Amino acid sequence: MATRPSASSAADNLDLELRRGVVVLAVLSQLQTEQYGYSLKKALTDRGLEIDEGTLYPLLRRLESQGLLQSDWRMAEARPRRYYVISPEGRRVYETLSANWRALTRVIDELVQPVEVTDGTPGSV
Amino acid sequence: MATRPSASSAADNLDLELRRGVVVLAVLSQLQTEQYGYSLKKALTDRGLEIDEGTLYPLLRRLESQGLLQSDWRMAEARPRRYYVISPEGRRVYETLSANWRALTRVIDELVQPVEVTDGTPGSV
DNA sequence: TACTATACCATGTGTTACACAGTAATGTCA
DNA sequence: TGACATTACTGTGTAACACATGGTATAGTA
Repeated sequence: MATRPSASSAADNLDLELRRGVVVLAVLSQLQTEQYGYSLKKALTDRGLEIDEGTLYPLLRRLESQGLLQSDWRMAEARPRRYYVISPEGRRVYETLSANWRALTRVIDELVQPVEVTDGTPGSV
Repeated sequence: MATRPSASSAADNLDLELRRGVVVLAVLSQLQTEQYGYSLKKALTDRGLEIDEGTLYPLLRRLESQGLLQSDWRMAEARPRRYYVISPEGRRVYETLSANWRALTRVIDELVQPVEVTDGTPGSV
């Protein structure tokens, strides 16, 4: 524990905060089609969104307890798996939430927009 | 307090979570030019980002204590105002953070993207 | 056969930021 | 004079996340 304690730690922290809440959106988007936790984790990782198991599993339970997801255990497969799928209510919330997300990104992109070129690197998105 | 306690409250809550961390980005973006808390609040509201004073003021203090902002009191004006401006360190963090933001939106937009056509509207991005 | 890695699920603890609800004081305008 | 806007602050509760840890069962390997 040495090496710039303030800079990276502050930035890291802010970065974490940035991802907060977004995971829910990602999960709901993926659970339009049935999936179990572990496979969902892999799917999200593949698409560029890392998520810890200790975050994902409680999240799934929570969303189910809020009525946004439905789950059932499948024992007949290679392993017992808990499959989740979005509920009708979840679909409604997802619509609202993704609309809010779009609105939010529009606002923030507007604010952050004026980026100056940092160096000579071409800004290839 | 009646009317669907679960549905709206869950969505509201998730919406709040969505905005989390984003406020920091907005604040840093606006404090490229000096500003005091109250005016910052108004500016953000004007641009579509509501922020409670009880959120903003502690946030400003926090960012200053992390070295991302600098502040000084102006007593010569109509009222005593605490002006904030981004610091060099803050600028660096802001660059990183906004890059992360762009990466995040890219990922999420990709996930959320496949929206079913609501009606007959052509899916123009 | 024994060993190990991977698949799969879960919980508990600490940290952190936010919303909300207050407190307080001074300036502006009717 | 009174009401409202301006400007700043703090404290309390809540909620979600990261991280660490525990656990079982299957697949693969030596």
